[in-house]
Amino acid sequence: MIFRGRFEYTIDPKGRVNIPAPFRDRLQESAQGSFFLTNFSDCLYAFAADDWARIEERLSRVPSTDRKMNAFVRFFLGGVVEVVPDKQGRILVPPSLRSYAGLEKEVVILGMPNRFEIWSLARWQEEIGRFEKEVHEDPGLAREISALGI
Amino acid sequence: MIFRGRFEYTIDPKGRVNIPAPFRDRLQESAQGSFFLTNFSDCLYAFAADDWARIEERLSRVPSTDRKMNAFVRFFLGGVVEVVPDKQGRILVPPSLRSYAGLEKEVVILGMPNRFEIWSLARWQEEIGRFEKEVHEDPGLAREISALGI
DNA sequence: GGTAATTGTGGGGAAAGGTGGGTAACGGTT
DNA sequence: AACCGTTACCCACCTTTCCCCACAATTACC
Repeated sequence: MIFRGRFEYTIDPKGRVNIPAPFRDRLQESAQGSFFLTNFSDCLYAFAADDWARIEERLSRVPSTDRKMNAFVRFFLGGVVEVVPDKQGRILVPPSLRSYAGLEKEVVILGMPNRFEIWSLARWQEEIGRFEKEVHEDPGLAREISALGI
Repeated sequence: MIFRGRFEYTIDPKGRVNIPAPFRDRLQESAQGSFFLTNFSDCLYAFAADDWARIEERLSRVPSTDRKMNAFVRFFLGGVVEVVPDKQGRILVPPSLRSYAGLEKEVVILGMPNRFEIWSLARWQEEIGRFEKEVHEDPGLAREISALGI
């Protein structure tokens, strides 16, 4: 499932964040509005139930002898929670995820293919800043982008 | 049985640790809430009754002539205890397991496929630190992760 | 442009979850 | 048989989470 757009919200003292209405509508179609939230690359990844099921399937096939990949599973699966927006469309972000992603006040939610992401506003701005710098300095990156037909 | 999420607790002076409520619920479905706890890879592994039965089945097929594997069985099966959470949802971790996993105060419980794990907070942070370093330095690992469809 | 619906934010109260401690049963040892 | 340390079970408190309701702001629609 693909998600589109960028949304800014504030996380309240209780740790609740609003989920964009269009995303909620899309999630309603598949599961009963629930989705899965986990930690990755300095932000939170959110997956629709059936996309997450596919991922879990693959995670459970990782051999327990593969030390590095096991560490990844500990991190990724260990981070996950199933969440359901309340009647106002918010979810409660567990303390562990809140601190991982550095969510304190201003929050950005981004659509992505197969998922959406929850960022602290400050971190997301840094990330974008880095990208803009690189796209100017790295001709290879620019070529890769134009290869997408953009 | 798959377990999801990360939970932080404190182990009290009596050696009791809380078990995450969602895990307790899942364990209730199969056995009467009991599970099996043993020592492995610097932490404690916890298995639901039927998953553990499968493991014992395989352990009992290890030929007694296989010296190395026998050492493993001694270690793994020798460490195991069956535990049942009390009315408050805690278990008593036997001293031998407590010292093996270095559990003193702060404890992390992690969901994994087929089991959950009990870590000392400090050790788990080291483990995660190592992983994050490797994922940045090792492009092969990053590729393996993205191959999971993430 | 005015009205209605939707969306986002804040807060209160009830329920659940987690922590600490007391006391009685148990088991092993002298 | 008495003693000591450990375990099991119980109760009480505090914090967090869940589920409401209310209001402000924005958007959609006539």
